[in-house]
Amino acid sequence: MVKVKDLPENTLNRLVIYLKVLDNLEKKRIDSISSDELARRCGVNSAQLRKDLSFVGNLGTKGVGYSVKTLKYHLKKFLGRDHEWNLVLGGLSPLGEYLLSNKNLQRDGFYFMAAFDIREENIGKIINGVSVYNLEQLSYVTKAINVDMAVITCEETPEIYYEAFAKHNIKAILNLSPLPFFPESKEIQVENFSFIFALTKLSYFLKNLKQS
Amino acid sequence: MVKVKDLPENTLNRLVIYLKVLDNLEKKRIDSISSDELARRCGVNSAQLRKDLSFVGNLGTKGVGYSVKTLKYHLKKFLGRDHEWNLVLGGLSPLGEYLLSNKNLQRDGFYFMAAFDIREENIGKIINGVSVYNLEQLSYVTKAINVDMAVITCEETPEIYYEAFAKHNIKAILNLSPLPFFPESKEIQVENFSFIFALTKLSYFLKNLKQS
DNA sequence: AAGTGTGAACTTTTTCACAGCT
DNA sequence: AGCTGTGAAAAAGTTCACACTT
Repeated sequence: MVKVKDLPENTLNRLVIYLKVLDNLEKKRIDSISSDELARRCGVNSAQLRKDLSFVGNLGTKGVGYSVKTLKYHLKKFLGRDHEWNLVLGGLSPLGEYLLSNKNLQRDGFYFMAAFDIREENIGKIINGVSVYNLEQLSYVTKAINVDMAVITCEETPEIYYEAFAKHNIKAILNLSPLPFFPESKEIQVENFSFIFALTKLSYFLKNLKQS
Repeated sequence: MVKVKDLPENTLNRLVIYLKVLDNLEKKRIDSISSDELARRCGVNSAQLRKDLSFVGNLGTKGVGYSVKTLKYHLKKFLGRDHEWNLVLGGLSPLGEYLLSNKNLQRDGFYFMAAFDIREENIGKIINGVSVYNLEQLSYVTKAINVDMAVITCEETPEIYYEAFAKHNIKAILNLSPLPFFPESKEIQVENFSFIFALTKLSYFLKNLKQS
């Protein structure tokens, strides 16, 4: 078996951006675009964009450029966005409630099937059609439906949810709690994000701007 | 003037993680830690951690390790988190309302001073003590108070807010709208994030997991 | 003529491995 | 003896520049 060189993390980040920007171009009824122009709109240079796209396939036409529709189609497929995914939520914070109520996620193929919490007063609530169960009932839910991903939105102790989800064979986790964590196993993928992270990067930038 | 080698983006990302993990260690009353152990908790290897910290200073003690408290102190200072920042919000979506109501941001030194929208029905609302103004009134606010950062949480057309903020000399922007954008000028720093981005990275991971 | 796809050159980042301090 | 800080080596990622296709 030939070992295919795997996708660099930053290339993945950029491909996700290209997809979103293409989606927007399609809405604006733009049919065709060059790597130069698309790169400009994505904040990268065109050689980078072409190299990134070469991981996906030969999608352009020499001398012409890219078809917005075709490129979007192949990117979606490459990124696993050509079909729907089932999600569960762990930790019913205000952020969790926001996500359960957010219709945009469904429009992009991400469906919350159930939510879990450990606080008795939350169990049994129904938010935008999604029921909140006790975390101990996770086995029943994973037996009944196929769960692809979990989103953790608790405000503390994300480990409790992480361990339960990992034990039930959920391999992809978006951790939006304030505390990042990192799986031992490479079988499980965790994306950590918090608003404080993003704001801290900006505070670093501003501090250095003022000094120079 | 000697050009100091500037901080790689990924190093910055990791420093932000180290800070948060140290914060948690301090809460757990752990006084001292080795690079090996801290690296493990941050999902990196210890050489990487030590190299990253060398951008901040000589903060450890050979043969001993790092003082949690001291390291946290220096990291906070290095990242510009040793004082408070004034924020404004653009686009009063449910996500925007969530952020305005979120007390954790204040605890970490990020204060929303005002919010802006372009829809008449939202103007004049007060959310968690923060008033919503018409975007056209931005000049009055920026004259009255020093605005450091802006957070865009509209559900479409982020450019409208971006242009207004840039024109009023706001240099750091967190864009949480679905559409990423990239400033022409390097004087302005934009962080783009959306939940769909993060979930798409997970969908790519799952797609490839299943194939192998 | 225009613009992609890609080896090769270059640059940056990561990891290694050990001198040096406690 | 133990663990940091850091040059040097290795690996990875980016940019260049041009052959090639439409």
